Amino acid sequence: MPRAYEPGNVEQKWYQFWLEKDYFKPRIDREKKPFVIIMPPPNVTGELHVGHALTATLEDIMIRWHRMKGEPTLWLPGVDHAGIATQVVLERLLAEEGIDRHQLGRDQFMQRIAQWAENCRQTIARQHQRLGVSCDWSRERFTLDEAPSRAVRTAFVRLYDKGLIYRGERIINWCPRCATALSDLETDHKELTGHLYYVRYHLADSDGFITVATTRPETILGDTAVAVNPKDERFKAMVGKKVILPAVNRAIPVIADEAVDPGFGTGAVKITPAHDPVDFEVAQRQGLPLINILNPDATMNENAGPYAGLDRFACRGAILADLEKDGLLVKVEPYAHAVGHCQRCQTVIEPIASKQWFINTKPLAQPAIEAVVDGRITIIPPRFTRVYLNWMENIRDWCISRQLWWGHPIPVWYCQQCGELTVTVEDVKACQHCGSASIEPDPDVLDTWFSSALWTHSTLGWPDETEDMGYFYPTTVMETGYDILFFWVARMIMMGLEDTGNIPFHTVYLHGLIRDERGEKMSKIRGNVLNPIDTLEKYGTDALRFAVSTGTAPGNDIKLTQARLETGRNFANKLWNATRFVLRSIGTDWTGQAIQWGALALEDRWILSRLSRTIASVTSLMEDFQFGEAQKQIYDFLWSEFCDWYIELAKTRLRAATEPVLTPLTVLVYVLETSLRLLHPYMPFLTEELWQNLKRHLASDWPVGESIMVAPYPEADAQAVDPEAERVMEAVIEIIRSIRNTRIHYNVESSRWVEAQIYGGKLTPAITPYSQAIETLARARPVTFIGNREEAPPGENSVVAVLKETEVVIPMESMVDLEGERQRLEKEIEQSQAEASRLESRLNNSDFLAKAPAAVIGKERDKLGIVRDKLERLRQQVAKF
RNA sequence: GGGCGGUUAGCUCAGUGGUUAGAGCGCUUGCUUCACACGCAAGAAGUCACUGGUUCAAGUCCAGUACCGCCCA
Repeated sequence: MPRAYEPGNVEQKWYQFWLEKDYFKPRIDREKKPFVIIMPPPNVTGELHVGHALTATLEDIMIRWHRMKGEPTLWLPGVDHAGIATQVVLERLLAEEGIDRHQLGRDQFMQRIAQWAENCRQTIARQHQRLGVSCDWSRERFTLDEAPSRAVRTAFVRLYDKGLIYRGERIINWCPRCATALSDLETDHKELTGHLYYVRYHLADSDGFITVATTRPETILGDTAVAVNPKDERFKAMVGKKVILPAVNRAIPVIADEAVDPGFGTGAVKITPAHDPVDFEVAQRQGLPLINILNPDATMNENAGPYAGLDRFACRGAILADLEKDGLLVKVEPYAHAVGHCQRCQTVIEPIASKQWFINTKPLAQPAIEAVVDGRITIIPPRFTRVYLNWMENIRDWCISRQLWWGHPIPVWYCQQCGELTVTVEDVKACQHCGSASIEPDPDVLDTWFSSALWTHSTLGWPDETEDMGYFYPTTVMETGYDILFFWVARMIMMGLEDTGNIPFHTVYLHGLIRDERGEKMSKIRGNVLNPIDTLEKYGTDALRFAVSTGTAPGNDIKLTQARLETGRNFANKLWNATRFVLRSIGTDWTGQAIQWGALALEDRWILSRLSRTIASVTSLMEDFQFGEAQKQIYDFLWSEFCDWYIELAKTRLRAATEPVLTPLTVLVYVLETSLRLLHPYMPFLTEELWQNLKRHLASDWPVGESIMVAPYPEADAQAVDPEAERVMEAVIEIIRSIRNTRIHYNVESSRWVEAQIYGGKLTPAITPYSQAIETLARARPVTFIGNREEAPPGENSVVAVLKETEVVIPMESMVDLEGERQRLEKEIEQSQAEASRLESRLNNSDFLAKAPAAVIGKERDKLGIVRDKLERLRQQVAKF
């Protein structure tokens, strides 16, 4: 084995091996409950980013863990056609060639985009494989594939038949660049500093005027009324009169409506029903006409009179100039307000009254609320439950039609003859109502999130009653970022319940967002995206997985720094070298042995005890979805206990002059092999490589399978827990550390041996066998043990380290810093005194004695005893100065 | 306007009422020790944002304040 772990050499080899062995595919077993994750499908807009790496890592951790536990485990991968996002990408590519999609034509464009999507799909799969994901590739789905498409149509037709999908004219968010309607969620609101323009409207048949305030003066052209609050005394006389619209000289009424805020502007507002959601509602109530003044590309249309053809912002300038000229612009104030932007292209959106398809969401939301309230679905971390419920309870109808080419066509045909709609799953040639063949298909496609909402069941074969659907649905965990809780998770719950009558998943696990070193969200626009493939090639896949998941808490954002990646790489290398050490120690002629539980060295019992505790803790953390903490505990155990102490102690046994009675090899191999299995879900490549190396060196009857990924996950052995061994080892470690500490404190040369007398108290018999280890690890010789402190009082020129239950005396002829030593002891006395006082006051507190559990009281008493004893010994020591 | 989160070592963060609050990185010092310098050893470093409360016991629970960030409208 090379001196350092070289991930590049092993990763692809093992991924191919796993694929060939077909480990990723679940075996359906009716007797067992499956563990199922449907992967959030990445968009076919390009390549994976580190956010996907986080998703892939967390899901792979869960999947590998449950697979090792012997559960039939399905992880279903897929990709999303991402309607607008992908079309935007393609249009940009075309723009570089100097053409637009209309010049190319719908068929040609669809061919180009389909080719692009196919390439992306392959890239994404390849990149996922580099990340080590153990998903079932044979079940991979694409949203536009035949089966998911049929699910989309079926769901649409069912909702239409139930009256939950309707077509109507409403105010929608229009992106002029994408030339499509958007849902509210696809509109980002940004606070912008604009202006509030006060414009004077003259009365039609008398002298006065009324002044209104607006941020969008170009919409004056679409005004059909001026409104005031009915309670507003200032305008009582105006209601019912007519005013003349500037610029177009149209007469419009002054009306009264509750929706008007008397505190805004002058208290009188212009009503533009075709271009403002509130005004639209006012118009509905008051029976006002709608006048649309915009073309789809946000130039002014024929209703704009003299301004027709101008861009919306040019028009704004032109109107302001004309108003100014006519003396109708009263004043201009700076004004901050939220302006909607297209989430995909950042163009300022226009609210426009438009005929679109909508889902009536309230009836779907109710069961989705109940499923979470009654606990059938759990959201982790729990704080997002309220966020979810708040959104669900205030849900608004969902605009699902998009004026795009790339997506699922809306399965509706309009009859030219009878005017009726035909809404069916299968394509039709004739109207279902009158039989006429002159029917036109709806030109639009569905919102991508409509198909995503079906993803948990459409991927499993719904609407057919497939074997997969029957066995794997409802799925177990939906793992994704909290940023798409509404977009996706909430809608999946609604549609899952609606289509199947059952929840789509039991648990929602929401992870945080990955941010860069400065804490900023990664985005292409900022140019701070980290390419996961470059990263894994530099540090190794397991290091990348470690970096995004270790020590993180659910729902919290993660700052991905170089330091984190290095820590992961270093840990992989540490484990690599620990294994190298074990293998070298095994040699070639060692035959595996089972652990002789009755005849173990104390440090063997200690490490086995610590291993068992670690397994128990890790398992309980994982059951609680705390993977970041679980991985940290495995890291700490392997590095700080196994490598730092057990291996170092094992060396002293292996190198002892006389053949040791008990070889540490059995325990070394056992702990290492078990730990590798414990770690495998987190760092699959490294653990497989090391495990296979280990396997090659072990006797052929060693009970191992052909791969670590199908080996059983470790289970904690309560019998192995050994508090006495832990207590003694703790004392040994403390002794070694205190000698090392003293050496450095007195600048002892590293090659020089120091003498150490150890007062072990009650622990003396247990500690005595460690003299060899203490010699080697602390470079102390000779090491002598004293059972009774009075036996050999330390001389004048010696340092005494007073430890928890023991003491170490080091004679130091060269010691000069007596005063420093005295101060150190006094500081320690002070600390111990404070601790003793705390404990005493607690133990003198009758409330504590009455109310705390007996075990806690006992523990506190023991502590006080130990501290008092230590204090006494410290005082004796300081008295010598 | 409504809601959520954060505030813990120089930096980035864990910490799920019960030792004297931890890790990684950084810093200081010393080590080419036969698994590992991607390493070993030792060390310095904290008013757990602030105020009050609950509790035998609070970084942890409750209420409020300040600042930072996010979501929704």
